[in-house]
Amino acid sequence: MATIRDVAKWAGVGLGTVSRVLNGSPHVREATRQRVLDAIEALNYSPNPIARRLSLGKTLTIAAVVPFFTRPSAVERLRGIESVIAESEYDLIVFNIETPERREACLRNLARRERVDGVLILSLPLDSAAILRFQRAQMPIVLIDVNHPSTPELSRVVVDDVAGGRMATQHLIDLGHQRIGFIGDPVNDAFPFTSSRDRYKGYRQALRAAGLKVRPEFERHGEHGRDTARELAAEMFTLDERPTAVFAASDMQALGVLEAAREAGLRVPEDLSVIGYDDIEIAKYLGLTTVRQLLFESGDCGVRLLLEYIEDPEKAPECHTLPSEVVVRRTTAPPAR
Amino acid sequence: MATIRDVAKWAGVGLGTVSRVLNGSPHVREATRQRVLDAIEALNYSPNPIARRLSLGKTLTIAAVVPFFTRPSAVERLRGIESVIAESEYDLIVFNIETPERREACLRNLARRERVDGVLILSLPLDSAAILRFQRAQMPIVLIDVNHPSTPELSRVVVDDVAGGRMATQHLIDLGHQRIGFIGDPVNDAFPFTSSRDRYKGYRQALRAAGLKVRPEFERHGEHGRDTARELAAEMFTLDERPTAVFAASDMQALGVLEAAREAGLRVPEDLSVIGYDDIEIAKYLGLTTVRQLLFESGDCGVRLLLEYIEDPEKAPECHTLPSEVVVRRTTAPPAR
DNA sequence: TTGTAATATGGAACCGGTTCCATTTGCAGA
DNA sequence: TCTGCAAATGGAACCGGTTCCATATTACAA
Repeated sequence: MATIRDVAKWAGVGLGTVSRVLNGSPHVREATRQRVLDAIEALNYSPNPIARRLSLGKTLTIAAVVPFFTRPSAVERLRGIESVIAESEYDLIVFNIETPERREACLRNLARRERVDGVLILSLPLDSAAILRFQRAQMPIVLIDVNHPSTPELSRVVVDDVAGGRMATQHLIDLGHQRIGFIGDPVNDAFPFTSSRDRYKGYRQALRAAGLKVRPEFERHGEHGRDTARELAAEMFTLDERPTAVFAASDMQALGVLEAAREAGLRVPEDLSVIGYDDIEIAKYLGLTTVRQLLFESGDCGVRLLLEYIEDPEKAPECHTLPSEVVVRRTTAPPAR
Repeated sequence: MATIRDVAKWAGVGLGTVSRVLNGSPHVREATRQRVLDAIEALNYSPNPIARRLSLGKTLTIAAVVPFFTRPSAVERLRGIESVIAESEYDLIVFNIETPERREACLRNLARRERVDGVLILSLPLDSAAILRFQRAQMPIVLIDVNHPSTPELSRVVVDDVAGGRMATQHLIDLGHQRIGFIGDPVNDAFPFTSSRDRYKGYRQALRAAGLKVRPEFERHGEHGRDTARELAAEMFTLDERPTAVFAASDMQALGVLEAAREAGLRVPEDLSVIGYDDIEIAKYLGLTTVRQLLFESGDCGVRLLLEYIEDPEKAPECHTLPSEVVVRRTTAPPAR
């Protein structure tokens, strides 16, 4: 393989000049540049990226740490990441986390500047020890889909669940529904997950904005899961004036609502509209109307943020909130007259 | 960051000795080794992999070229690959190919020893120019799921899609079906994937072997995907004499067929049997009868082969053929009388 | 005690880039 | 033609490892 010295010799110039040509420095005479380009062409030269990295003191590599990367949502985020990386001079290496041991090993390894230039963490809450390690190593890091409160001044890309809840509810309102139920997780839970709570917040905002009454009997909260949701929905359907539409805080809960509807003899969407949240794979298959996050964009945005960070380590942390979108399928329709 | 010279100085030894300790050379006295290990510990030293690579003249990096890596089958293969790579000293970089331009760019780039030590090609037929380029660069390469005839003496891991297609069809024949439809990818596509074509070949072989008529109106080809498959199946169901069973060339397409069946009011498996191919995760959940390939194992096997190859470039090419199996679930049954 | 072979050790040279400083070249103006 | 400054250029030093050769040390036999 030809080296930069071979090119310099062939072109009859110094190796500094070849480097300048390669890196587009303006301080090269046009005639010289041409001679060097000819040499590169003639020798089929291409610079050795490893040598370049050593010399630059950068790895030109970014790591993505992903738990269970076969999950469709993770894959789609990775696709967004890859699409940006492909256009850049960086390489992407992906770490699939399926055990706590591997998570620890990865987080420990990656907090070293000599390994990678930056780290993307997907859907994986970090403990403070891990965060500290990254900070001490001055390792640029961006969290994607990590909404945990214990991740303060770190750059991250998250979804706005309040807005998503608003949109879901608004979709039902737009269809003409006036009696809209909500089924979600307990309001005060031991776990600091915020998604159901925020979606509920959005639900109430949308109702109020539309001038609709907020009816406590249309709101049920219970342990996350299909069965609980089914029971809660079944109760709601026994009301004298039952809701004509239900917003479930997750697709799994929406499945429970669908089950309850079937058991109550309610046709969907004719007698009852149902909208879920997450767009899990089976939702597509079942035709469940739901709220989808911008998965591809979350990867895209996260990695751009990381690259800016690497470029300028002084850059202040940013928190980007991505919008969600309603995916209309076959479980929502205007209410029967 | 500490370097090997810092460690040498701290331990009061030469840098050669530190290197020997790091690489487990036996020619180091135990007392010296301990001193070096103490220094490494004290300085929190870890060797710079970039410098190591430059010095070794190896990139310690493997590329995987994957068209449409969001497909569940591709992801599962990648998982197999990643699981082996994680245990090795190699890094994996993944190239997602969604356009012919990118395919060309990747194949051109990766045929350079200074970029990577080896290349895995997944489900992507190579033209002879690309093959020649890899061979001239002496780049170790292993093909996974590439059954194209134009890939002669290259190492590869394949499935016998013809046999798989035969097995799937035979399963339907064994159940007593006589009118068996097929839905698969376009016969001539920009990407000359062979899997759908070979499965189709197996389908016809099984029909003929059973003495059943091959009916062109029972065969539909269209762009890979659930929606297209749904449309193709819907068309097929309008035939005066519709098939009682359908073999879809992939599970995603089988999902489309199931959807079409539901829309057409056909019960599965009473009115229509459906068999897919791939055994993606959701297939199990939905009870879809399908043909399972050893996807994870194909990645695992392919990357091991590649690593052996890198170890010993003289190694003769090998072709591993992985078995497939029909997984009978709830979407196939004998035809109604 | 000494000689010698085996083993342990130090460090220069190297991998192939980038960077920066010293030197050369080019060109305008006197 | 000469001067002086800016632009162009050459190449040593460096990045942080590995390797290998020359030298130092050790261990054992005579």
